Amino acid sequence: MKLNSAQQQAVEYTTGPCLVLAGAGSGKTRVITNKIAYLIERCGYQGRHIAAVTFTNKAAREMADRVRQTLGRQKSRGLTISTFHTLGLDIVRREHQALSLKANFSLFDDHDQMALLKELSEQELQGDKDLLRQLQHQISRWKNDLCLAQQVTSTGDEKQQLFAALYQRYQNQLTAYNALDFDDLILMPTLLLKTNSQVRERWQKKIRYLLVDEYQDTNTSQYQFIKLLVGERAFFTVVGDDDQSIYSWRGANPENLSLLQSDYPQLRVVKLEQNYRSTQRILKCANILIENNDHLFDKRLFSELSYGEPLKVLIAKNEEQEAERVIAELMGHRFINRTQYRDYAILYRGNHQSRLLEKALMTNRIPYKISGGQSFFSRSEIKDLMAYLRLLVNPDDDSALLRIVNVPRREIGPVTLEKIGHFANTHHVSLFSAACDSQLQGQLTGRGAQAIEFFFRWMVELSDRAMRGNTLEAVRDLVRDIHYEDWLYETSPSAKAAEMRMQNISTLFRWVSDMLEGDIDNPAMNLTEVVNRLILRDMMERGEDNEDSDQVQLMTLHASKGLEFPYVYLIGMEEGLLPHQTSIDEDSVDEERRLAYVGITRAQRELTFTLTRERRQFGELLRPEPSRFLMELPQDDLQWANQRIVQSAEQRQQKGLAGVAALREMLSDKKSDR
DNA sequence: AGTGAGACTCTTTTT
DNA sequence: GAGTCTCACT
Repeated sequence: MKLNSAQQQAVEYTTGPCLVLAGAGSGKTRVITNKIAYLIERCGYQGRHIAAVTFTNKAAREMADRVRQTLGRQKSRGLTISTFHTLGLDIVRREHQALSLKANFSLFDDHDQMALLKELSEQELQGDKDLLRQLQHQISRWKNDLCLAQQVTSTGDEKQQLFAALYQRYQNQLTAYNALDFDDLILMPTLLLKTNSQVRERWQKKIRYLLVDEYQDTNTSQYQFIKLLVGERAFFTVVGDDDQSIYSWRGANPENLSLLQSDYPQLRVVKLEQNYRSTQRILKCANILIENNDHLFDKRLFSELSYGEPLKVLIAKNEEQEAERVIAELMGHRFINRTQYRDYAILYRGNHQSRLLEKALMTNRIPYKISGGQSFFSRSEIKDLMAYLRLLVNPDDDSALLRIVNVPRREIGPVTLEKIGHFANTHHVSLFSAACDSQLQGQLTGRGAQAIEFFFRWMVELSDRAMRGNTLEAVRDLVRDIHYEDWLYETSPSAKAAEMRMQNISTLFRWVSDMLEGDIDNPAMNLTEVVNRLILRDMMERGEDNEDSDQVQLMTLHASKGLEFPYVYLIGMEEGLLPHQTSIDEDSVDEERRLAYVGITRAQRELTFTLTRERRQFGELLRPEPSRFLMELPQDDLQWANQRIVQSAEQRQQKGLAGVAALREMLSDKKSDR
């Protein structure tokens, strides 16, 4: 496969800033991959001087794989291919002294962040959920705009001032815990690069060519981050598409595309308009849909592939049947077309929609993989073990301590914790150091005292071993010492469930052990690094299961960006769900339309939409309207399938005919359709 | 003091 | 349907 002339241009211009406007499926990953190869093979760059940055772990992994395919392992060694946040983490880790952080700093995920904010604002906000969320959002916005707490205190109305004060309090507390939140991973390195010329030179010397994927998703701090990394020399390539901007709620600023032109007058702009992914029909539908939006740049996407099958629309009675119907269709389609499971993707708006699909897939014994979401890391056993690991690494991590101090039960209840907390507050130390303070131990009474002493002694000893001795062994002992397996059997509804959960613990344990040891592509890490990477959900399931695994792909529309699949099911095409209700209320349907556009343009060959007549949303039964986006599509290219009576999964399972019944149903459907 | 059972509330999207 | 909260029981 040869590059077309636009792609060629984008690859070969290497001596200045380059903006590639890449429509969906126009081969932008190929451009990036080839450009990396070109830089190494033709321009004499070494791998370690090139960095390519994306937004999601999935995209980063995908890109790394492709580069390895093109260049081979040898030449691709040393390349930095990661997410913004992982790159930020690397910089923070290397430069932690300059930021006056200890090397064992913790990362707070948004859950920890929320818990901390709630605690700090108890007086003022009294746990008001809505205000708390606003506060969290506001702090994130400030950080994304590179505003420090000291700088925002004097402005705005009463609420703003309160938020600013809480921001300050929050930041102080984070510092006390030796912790960073996600936004800090961009903010800290950016400010450091800005103010510290030594550090700046070091990194500009290391990263001599920068490539940025999904550039339309950058926010203000990420834009500054890029600018500072590339410096005066400005040897970089950014690739983006304003029609695929779906992260404005996170501060993404698609105007950064235009901003680039004014900041770098010498900017070379290349448009990629030929789509190599989808049939003409799919592309036509996508184009017509997105025409309803405004654009920063004009582009005309075209395809030279065949016209292709009509897009199907399935209507189900309710969400259970929607899931069953999709799975039935998929099984039938796979049987008739002799395709593989991995050729199919099921996309949805919200993570919760995956649950019913998972159930249907399981009853039909179809292998599947859910990416993104947090299903693994949101399991309580994983959160528990992660909290223990975080505590091993950084005892001052109060959030982690609070989670597991009494899990499994060890008779350290709210009253005892209250005492420790009070002591910690007045002395401005973490809970851990408070509990270890002999002054406090004198004040403790009752059962708590002994339990506390035992627990913290044990923790200190274990942490010590983990940090200097045999880390893996310490972690293994941890799980054993707390009798976590017994605890799981006690608290799980069934032995089967407990086994499953223990299995998850083993999985996490295996990841930790793999990462501690490292392999050909990845250096060995210490426990601090491992824990932080895990919190960033970086390197989940790396390598291994890619080539030989044949699994249906399930993910949110957001997670699907940058990927492609032969056959795509886009479920829940309803008002209130695909244009999500909040975005209808806030009058920001444009972004939802882009989201639908992203979903549609994932499909290479066939695309099926589904919607339901009834949807249960917290007790109440809704009767949603079909999504306006379906109405905006050219109706001649849609094929609305009739609703039919579908046996419930339970009935089919009773008869032991799960697969067969669904297949028969599918075949009769085919006949009646023609 | 701590535990466990039941009631109650929200669910967009990601690092 | 999971996380948080309340209240009665040990």
